[in-house]
Amino acid sequence: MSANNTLSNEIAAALRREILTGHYREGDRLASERDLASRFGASRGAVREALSQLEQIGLIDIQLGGARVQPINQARIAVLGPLMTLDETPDPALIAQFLQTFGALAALTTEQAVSRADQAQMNRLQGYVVELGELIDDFAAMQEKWRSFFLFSRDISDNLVVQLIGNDLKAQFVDQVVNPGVRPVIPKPVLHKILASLRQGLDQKDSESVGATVRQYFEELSLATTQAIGQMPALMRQKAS
Amino acid sequence: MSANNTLSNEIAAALRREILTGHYREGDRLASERDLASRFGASRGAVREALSQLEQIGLIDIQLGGARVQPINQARIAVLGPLMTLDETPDPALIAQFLQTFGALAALTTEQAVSRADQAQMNRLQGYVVELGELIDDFAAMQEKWRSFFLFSRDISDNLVVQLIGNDLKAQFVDQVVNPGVRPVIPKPVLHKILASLRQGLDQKDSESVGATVRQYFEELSLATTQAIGQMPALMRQKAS
DNA sequence: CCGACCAATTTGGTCAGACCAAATAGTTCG
DNA sequence: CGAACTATTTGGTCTGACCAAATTGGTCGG
Repeated sequence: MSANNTLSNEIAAALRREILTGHYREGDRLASERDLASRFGASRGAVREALSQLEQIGLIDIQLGGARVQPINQARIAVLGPLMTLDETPDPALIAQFLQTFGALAALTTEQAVSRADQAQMNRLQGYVVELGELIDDFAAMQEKWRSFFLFSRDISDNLVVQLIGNDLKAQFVDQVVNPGVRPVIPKPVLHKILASLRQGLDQKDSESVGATVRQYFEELSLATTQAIGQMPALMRQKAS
Repeated sequence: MSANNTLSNEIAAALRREILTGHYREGDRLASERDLASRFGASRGAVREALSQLEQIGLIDIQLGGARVQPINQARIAVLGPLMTLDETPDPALIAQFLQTFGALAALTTEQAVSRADQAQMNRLQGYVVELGELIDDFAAMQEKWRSFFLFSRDISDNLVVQLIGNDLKAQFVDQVVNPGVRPVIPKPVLHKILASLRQGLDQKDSESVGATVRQYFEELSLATTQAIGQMPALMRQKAS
């Protein structure tokens, strides 16, 4: 699961899991640092570093007198990864929300990219879309091409805020739930339509249209992924790192 | 600035500032924990906790042999707050990006809310918009009403991912850059148009239209805020907490 | 039985000094 | 000049201690 195998990270992971699986209720006090230390057979320092991590992601609130558990919906993005890896199968609803959110940000990015792009950049964006059309039968290659498309858009749009959020989401989603077993299938007619719309939007340098199309793509991707997860036997994921 | 006045937090803030203001270059090694400890007149434990914070927000990468500074665009959202409070006046471009991003997420939220809302919830959403129309002369009251509108949308949409990102953004933006001196002014005709569009979208339960309108609102807000900051004398912000 | 007041205990924040394994830097040797 | 080997540095952890603030427990007066 988590790569880094320091003791404090393991303690953090253990406590995080306990909190996320509902072993505590909102406002409950965690055991004191000294108690946790003896429980985990660790020093107080290690426990402190673990608790500090949990506080940073908004799961607990450390104060003099004790650390209190915070409601999950008040936490930070960083809980999403652990939250999704709690069960063997990721929660389809959560994945859908994830993709929709990612889509909204990707749409913003491409929209701004189209607005700001010069001719050369526009040509390259259009080139990606053409290539996407040629790869429509190769899932993996298409994923990679989409990725390039969005990365290039990100570079053009030069929106640090979105980029940072993207980093966070990537750390939570891509790096955690990478699931080689899931193959979302978007119906080809839909895909063709999306690509056509994208092409047209780019031709006219219509940023709003491009943004809307990207949103639509992620909406379809979200649907397809949810389906793919639903139809998937529960044998998947497992990664030695 | 930062509220919490523990030593380790102060050390973290100091180092964070140094990194964000470019005292180091990407890949540079930070001083060792022991050196930092003596430099800050603190114990290694305190320094470790500070470094742990910086690592969590992706500013540094701690490894055996030393902590290396990461490129800012690979960091996490949590650097935005510190990044924006570096100078006396927040960077208008960054604020604009922030509002646009926030808008994209708010639009997604309202879009999903309208899709999922039952009749009673739709009525309440419409009620908010009506009230907004009546408050069009009162900036503060309108802000508060918008806020209620989006919070309610968030509750309806029940999208945890967006909520968590919102928490992060709020922690970075609202809580850090709250700037009572900035009064973005959106031209009233534009506001009326937006509200009318919103009203119509809600009447027809047209989620896409509502989303587009919300995006437009934040686009205007972004513009207005950038202008407001530009025309503002550099005497502002300062909060005792 | 209740509420206000006070002492004992607990708790987080910090410090100092120590040990280990792994990584780095220095040195020597072919 | 490059490879192999030591010496040093570095992060991770532990133990045990101190402090100020918060919590707890008990006491006492009403």
